[in-house]
Amino acid sequence: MHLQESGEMYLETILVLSHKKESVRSLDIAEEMGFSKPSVSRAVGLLKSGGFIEVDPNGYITLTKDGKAVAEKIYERHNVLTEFFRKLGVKEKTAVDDACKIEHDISDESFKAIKKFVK
Amino acid sequence: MHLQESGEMYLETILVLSHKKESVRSLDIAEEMGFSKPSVSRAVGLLKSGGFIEVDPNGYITLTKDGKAVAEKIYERHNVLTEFFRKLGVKEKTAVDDACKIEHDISDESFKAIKKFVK
DNA sequence: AAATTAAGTTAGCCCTCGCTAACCGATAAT
DNA sequence: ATTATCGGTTAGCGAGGGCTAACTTAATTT
Repeated sequence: MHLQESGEMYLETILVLSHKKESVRSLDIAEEMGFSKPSVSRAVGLLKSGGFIEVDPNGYITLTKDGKAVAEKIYERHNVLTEFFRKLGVKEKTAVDDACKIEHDISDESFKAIKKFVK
Repeated sequence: MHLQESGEMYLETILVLSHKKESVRSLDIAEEMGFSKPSVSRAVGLLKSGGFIEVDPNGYITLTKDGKAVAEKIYERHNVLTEFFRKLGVKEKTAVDDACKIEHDISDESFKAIKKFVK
């Protein structure tokens, strides 16, 4: 099942939140991303039926193996790309914003090349 | 008036086609981009009412000053980003494809930094 | 003159992914 | 025992931007 940029952002956010909090619910995601509850509710439903997350009866959300793989991939891209822009002298906020945009678009091949360059 | 990625792609395509042919019609755009005639027809209508292109009574399309500015900006990004990926050792097709994706997303600041790096 | 082809438009569908309004059910507070 | 509040869902809208089918109109063929 192929994920849209939107789905990737949700998974990445869940990963980041799970580092900051012991539990992650839909509402946490909504706050973090600045989206409405219904938007998150639908996205969570889709990610769940896609097998990327699990939602327990209390509404606590965890990443499945698949979901975690996607989230970690995007998160790594986010960090490496941000570092890349920093290295080029781009100011912090722009570096993060741009990393966040292109982290979903770039091919594995180009990403690896940038990663190599950063190191 | 703010343009979506889609609008930018149309303008860039019109610029590229105008380098290859003496005249550009909707159908040329449709062939070049692999879109249907109605899709192009609508896009052309929007770009026209946005003041980015002009369409003469024979259906020949030209970029306005505004449209040309956008097209040339994106086209430059396309070339610089492609060159950037090439320099990192990415294979030609991937370089072009990735350039094409991120040319619309990246900030001016980051683009300038990459451009400087490429030179 | 009649028929075909070419270019463009109209109508209307589909998917993605935001949104608000309104509702439900389970705690929590008075 | 009511009433709030919290978390989540349902229903339905809107914008963006693809698509097909079918039509118009003008230019070519035959």
